[in-house]
Amino acid sequence: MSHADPKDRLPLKPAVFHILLALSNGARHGLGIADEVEAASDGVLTLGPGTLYRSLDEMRRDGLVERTAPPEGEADPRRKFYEITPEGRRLLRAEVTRYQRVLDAARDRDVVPERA
Amino acid sequence: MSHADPKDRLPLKPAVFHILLALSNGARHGLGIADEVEAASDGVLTLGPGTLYRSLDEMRRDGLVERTAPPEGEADPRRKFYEITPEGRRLLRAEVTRYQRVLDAARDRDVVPERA
DNA sequence: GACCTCCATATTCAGTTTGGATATATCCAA
DNA sequence: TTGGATATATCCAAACTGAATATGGAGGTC
Repeated sequence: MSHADPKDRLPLKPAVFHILLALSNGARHGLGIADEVEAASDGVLTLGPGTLYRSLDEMRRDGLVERTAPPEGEADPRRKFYEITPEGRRLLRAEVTRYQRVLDAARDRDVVPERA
Repeated sequence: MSHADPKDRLPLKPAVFHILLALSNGARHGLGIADEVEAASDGVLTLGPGTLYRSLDEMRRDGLVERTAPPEGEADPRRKFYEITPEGRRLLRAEVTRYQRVLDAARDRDVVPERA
């Protein structure tokens, strides 16, 4: 068996977590991922190019993402597109679930005024 | 003015974030915080002593936590107790809110099967 | 076509952040 | 009183990250 339990691979590195989140919405190319991460966090999070391309390499080696063909109508041939794999989605789901539990506990302590 | 907008201080370092979360439930001493963080994450997150005491020092300097008296009936005089300050709670709330938005977006993409 | 600017990937390097090892002292139980 | 567990604290190497830099090609303008 090779990692039957996703929990053994948690916690995800913050960069990996946010890249997976961005890709969960559909395939994207490198810089498109960085833009998505920044937008999804209201500009609070940024992803430097070093972290970005290094993380993508690692994640590909680990089977979390795959290279995929550019979408229909894509003009720029330089862009390399990535999509999340079933394994990546499984891991992302585990991390989201875990994190949501932490935030739920915080809400129960009235850290935030109310539930969204 | 000294940091009117909490957003300027986001994102919190992961360690600081989780320490604030642990303290949002009430005052705790150093190792008690580490235990709380580990328990709240189902054993996924750990806090090494280096990160723990270094973070507490920084957070005290930044006004996020304060030393406080041991609770009634506390036997061990070695324990140093900390409580979250209003400023710390303000910052924690901002970070929780931001993070919840990210998770909400993930849920809308069916990353997780359903809402808790 | 020549030029210029912007975009995209990629690598390098230095700074930040972290965990583990180590140190010191004290508490508690046998 | 002896030993093991607990608690704070410091140090160091490893992990992780962002910014600077490099390279090359795309697309627009004249």
